[in-house]
Parts: sequence; C-alpha cells; structure tokens
Amino acid sequence: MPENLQLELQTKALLSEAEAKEVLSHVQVKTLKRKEFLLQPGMVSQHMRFIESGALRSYTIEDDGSEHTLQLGVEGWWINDLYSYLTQQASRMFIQATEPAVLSLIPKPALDVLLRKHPGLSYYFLDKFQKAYVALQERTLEQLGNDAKDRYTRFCEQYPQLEQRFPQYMVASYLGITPEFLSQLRSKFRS
Amino acid sequence: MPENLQLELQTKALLSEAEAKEVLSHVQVKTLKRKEFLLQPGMVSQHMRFIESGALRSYTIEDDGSEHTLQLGVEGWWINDLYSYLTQQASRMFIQATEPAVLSLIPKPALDVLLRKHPGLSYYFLDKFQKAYVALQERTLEQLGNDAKDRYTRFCEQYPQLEQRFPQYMVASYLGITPEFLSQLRSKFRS
DNA sequence: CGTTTGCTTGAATTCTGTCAAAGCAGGTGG
DNA sequence: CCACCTGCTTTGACAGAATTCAAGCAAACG
Repeated sequence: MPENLQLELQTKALLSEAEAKEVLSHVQVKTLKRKEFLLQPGMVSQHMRFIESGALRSYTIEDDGSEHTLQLGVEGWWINDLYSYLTQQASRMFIQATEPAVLSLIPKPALDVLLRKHPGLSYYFLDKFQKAYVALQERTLEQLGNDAKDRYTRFCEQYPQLEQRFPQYMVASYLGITPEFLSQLRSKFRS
Repeated sequence: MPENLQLELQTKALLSEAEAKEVLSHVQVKTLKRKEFLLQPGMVSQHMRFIESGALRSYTIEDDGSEHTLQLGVEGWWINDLYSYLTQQASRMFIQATEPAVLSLIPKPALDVLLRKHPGLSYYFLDKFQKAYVALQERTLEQLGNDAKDRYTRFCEQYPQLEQRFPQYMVASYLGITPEFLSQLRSKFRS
C-alpha cells in the first residue's frame, strides 16, 4: 500500500528493499476525507507522517481568530508538528486535509528503534530535520526584507505545484497577506 | 576563565563539576573588539560558541544591500550559524560583535565526542536545538499576522535586555521594519 | 437545485517605506 | 579641552503598500 514511502526510503534513505519492508511493517495507513483533521490543538503528535497522496496544511488560529499557515504539503512530503513530536508536548496546531488524502504513519516508539538500527534512516531524518530548520530560517529572512509581490513570485518559483493546488486564501495566509491583496497581485501578473 | 559556561553546564546541563571541567578543557577563549567578526560568508562554522560577556548579532546582506538580522545575543547565550555548523557547509551569514565580547568556543570534533560521553550534555543541546527550532517557528508565525507595533511590543516584553542593549537600527532589522518607522513607533509609546 | 465556499473588484482607510534635513551623541585628533 | 568627525536617531512630508469592508460572481458540493 505505502508505495511512495517505500520508494522514498529506497531512493532517498538508500535502504535495501528488505530494510524498507521492515520499516513499512510498522506503518499504519490513514485515510482522510477533505477537511478532516490529522492533528488538533491539545493533541500530542505520536507519529512521523508521510503523505502518500492528497494535500494537507498545518496552521494555527490566534486569539483574534486569524489563521496562520505554517506548512503546505502534498504527496511525497512529510508533514508534522515537529515540536510536539520531538518533545511529546501538546500541539497548538491544526493539520487538516485540503484534499482527500492517504498517509503513512510511523509510530514514534517504533521509529526510535528503527533509527538506531539503520544508519541510513538516521542520516535521512537528520538531513530532513536540518533542511526543515534551514527552510524556516530562509522563510524568516524572506519575510524580513521583501514585499508581498516578491514573496509571492518567489513562492511560485519555489513551489509551482503548491500554488495551483491550494486555495488562494491558504497561499495568502502562508505568505502573510490578505486573500484580497493576493487576488490583486495575481491580476497584475496576468496583465 | 569561562566561568559563565561552567555555571551553565552545571546548572542547566546538570553536569558534575568534574564533567564540566572536562568540557572546559577543550574550550578556546576568544576575545573580540567592537565590530570584529566571528564569522563571515564563505567560512564554515567549526565551533559551538557561548557568549561569556558582550553582545553580538548574526545577519545576512542581500543582493540589494539590505541587512536582515537573524539573531541578537548577549552573555549567557549561544550564537552560531547552526546550518553551517551542522552541515559543515559554507555560511552565508555575518556574526559580528556589537560590543567588546569574550566567547568560549568548543570545537565540533571535541564536542561530538563529549556528547557521546555525557548524556546530560546531549540532552542539553538537543533541548537547545529544539528550542531554536520552535523559536524560529514562533517568529515566523509572529511575522505572518501581526503588524509592526505588535511585533515591537512583544519583542520588548520577550527580550527587555536586548531592546536597550542594541542600536535601534538592529532591532528594526530584526523586526523587519525601517529604523525611521521604529523611531516613530517608539515616540508614540513614550506619549 | 439551493447552499456553501472561494474568488474578484473597488473605494476608503491605515500602515509602512522613502527621502531629505536636522539633531545628538561619542570618539578622535589636534 | 575643544572642534570636528562619524554614526545613529529623530522628525515630517509624501508615496506606495496592504488591509478592511462590502458587494457580486462563479464554481463546486451535497
């Protein structure tokens, strides 16, 4: 069932087919309908979550009711509240399917054992973690100095898949602007 | 000499005095004059760096010449380009003393060995990494939804030490606004 | 179908950046 | 000790960027 994860493990984590199968033996498959939640505030993230198919986003809701999008993800990506997963503390985020989705979940206890057993897997996740950190740093620097137009064009260059796949208002909330203003930007671009 | 680091190791990493001394035996002390650089683009970060005294900031310079401040730090804090340190790739950042400073440097090879030897030290740095990640995430979310006034007031609440210690234009560049506008905000606050 | 959900548009308003000028130190050299 | 830098801050006028609010429209959904 989790073919994409197996492919990822063999081509990116460089596991043998047997090793990959061993990892997969611990995997639970989870199917989500559109708008269904994978994680909600108060819950503790118990799994590493790989998107086999579909699309999800993680976001917070502030006291004033505004939504802030932290991550958008599609098939082939990992999506999680890393803070909650690593510290086993209550999350403050929502992770919701924006399309019907299928996920492969690796329970944390099982993964902890597997990581010690398979160095390739450790390197893979260490690399993922470092990249997540750097990406966040990049995003912080991006937001510091560029106006909305620049941030939007860079977003489109960097993630052409996402721009078309998610509703505009989610992209807007990822970029930190209002949907109305993003609509204006887009209309300027068309002309 | 590195009394503050010893204190940190014993009270926060919960090392015994003997363990702390062992770590300190690998430490190099580095003294910086005001405006001197600890790291510049192209260099690889070879050490974990603890600020014994003084103040530093890390920042990037974009193609258009604008500066973006990533971190401000004072005595008792760690300062580094974690990306460069972890991956041993060339940095793209400046780290510069904004006041005369004294730092304790732990070379990466020595620290790697020490981490394996002293679980308390591992937990300490793991916790630091996680907190760095979460802080970055918080900052990203902060920038997404709040206007400059709110970001500034939160900054003052969260880091009252920093607000008084660094020139306004650095605080402005940390917050992602112009120094002139920060000046206006401040004058509004006084009245 | 009707309902929901998301997108577009425009006008008024607020927020923030730009530019230029002046003020205010702290440090330096004479 | 003073005069002069130099670097940083303040101020104000203005332009541009972005939000808010309200209305209408289109597509998707059940």
